[in-house]
Amino acid sequence: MKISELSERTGVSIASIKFYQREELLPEPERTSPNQAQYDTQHVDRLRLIRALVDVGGLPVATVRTVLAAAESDIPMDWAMGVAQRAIPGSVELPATTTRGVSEIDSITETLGWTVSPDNPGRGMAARVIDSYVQLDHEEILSVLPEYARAAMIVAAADLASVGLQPSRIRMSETVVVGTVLGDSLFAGLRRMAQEDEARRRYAQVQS
Amino acid sequence: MKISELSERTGVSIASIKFYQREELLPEPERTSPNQAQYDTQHVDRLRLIRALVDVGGLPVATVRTVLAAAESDIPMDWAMGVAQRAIPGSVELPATTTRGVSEIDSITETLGWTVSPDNPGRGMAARVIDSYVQLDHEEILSVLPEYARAAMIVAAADLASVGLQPSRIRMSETVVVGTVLGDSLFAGLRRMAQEDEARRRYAQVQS
DNA sequence: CACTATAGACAGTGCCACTATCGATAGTTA
DNA sequence: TAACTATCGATAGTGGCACTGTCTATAGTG
Repeated sequence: MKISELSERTGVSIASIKFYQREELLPEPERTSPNQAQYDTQHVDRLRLIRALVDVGGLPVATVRTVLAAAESDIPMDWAMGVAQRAIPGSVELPATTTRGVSEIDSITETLGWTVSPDNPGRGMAARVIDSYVQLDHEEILSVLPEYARAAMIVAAADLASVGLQPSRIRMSETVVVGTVLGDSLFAGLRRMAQEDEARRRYAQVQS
Repeated sequence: MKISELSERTGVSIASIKFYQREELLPEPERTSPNQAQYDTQHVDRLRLIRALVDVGGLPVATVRTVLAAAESDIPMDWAMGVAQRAIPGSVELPATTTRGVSEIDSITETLGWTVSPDNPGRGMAARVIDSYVQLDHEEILSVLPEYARAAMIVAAADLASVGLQPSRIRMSETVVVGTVLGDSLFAGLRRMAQEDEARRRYAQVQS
């Protein structure tokens, strides 16, 4: 198919498709002559993936490139999760010194018997959040940590189970990438709904 | 205190403080003369809160303004959660037509017996994510939805409990706002750690 | 009375994600 | 085969965002 058809099918403007090509997010199309090229369903799928990561996941284009590269590489499954995670944002490294956040996170990790490598991006992310809370004088966060961790285990188990359902390595990688990025948004949405329900139960005035 | 001291204490540049004033994120300082003003600890706290929402929560400045306004308003507790949520990002409204995502979300809501208003921002957020998954031909997402929802209930219960611990209405509002924004990041971090642990258990090769 | 700090106004910067324009072809239709 | 539309690649421009720098007119300080 020609670029105009690719654009129509995906809803991405021709100018943006060209932009993604320059940024190397799209594989090269097949050239039939110096100024003609043929696109196929692989490009359609890729464009949809890009838009999902950008629009729903909120990733910057540069990160999408890294993530897509990780999804394509042929790595053993027990690494795939880490590779995808490390390609993704928020991968702030932890502060040089051991902060309150780091020690709180490490302590709960130990309590739960998790094995987590020191450079797991989530460790820095969570530690940073706790440091912020403490700075804001909202230490009550510490009381909810165990419940958050328990919920995280449930979600993680479901995540890995759905990866295990995939029929091919490529699908597995894609599932890891998509699941990591979109899963955050999905959970955030469900959390907001559950909050509303829980608030109704607690402050049980009848809503009009 | 003078602006230079405020800047030093918070690590926010004087130029940025002035910028936040223009954007009405900071309350007016007390004027002692046409070109002198006094700041106090309220400004220090507010600046820290702004930086947490911007740096850790990733909110744009315009959203921070809305969120802070919501945190200051004096609303009944059973609304506070919704008000904070609606002030916050990702509050994409749902597509005009009822999509697959909307019906999947509504169906699980019903199964769990949640009471969720139709304009809950999480509903649109979650529905959009599911639509993306389906478009990407990753329908396996549907199999993890119930587990995600179960985890969301745990987190929401913890969230509301920590709000209930607060001694004043103002603290409660702030807890809702901070908890909603930072909680997403905190959970995302814990999820990544739990994923690593779960991956190790499943693909149990010994890591070096 | 120097000298530094401050307030307020406003222009400028750097990054990002596109978007527009251009010249040189290539395909398509009358 | 001439006219017309589409495409390619390169490059420049746009708009939004979050600051950052500069300027003038004061105000406090040793």
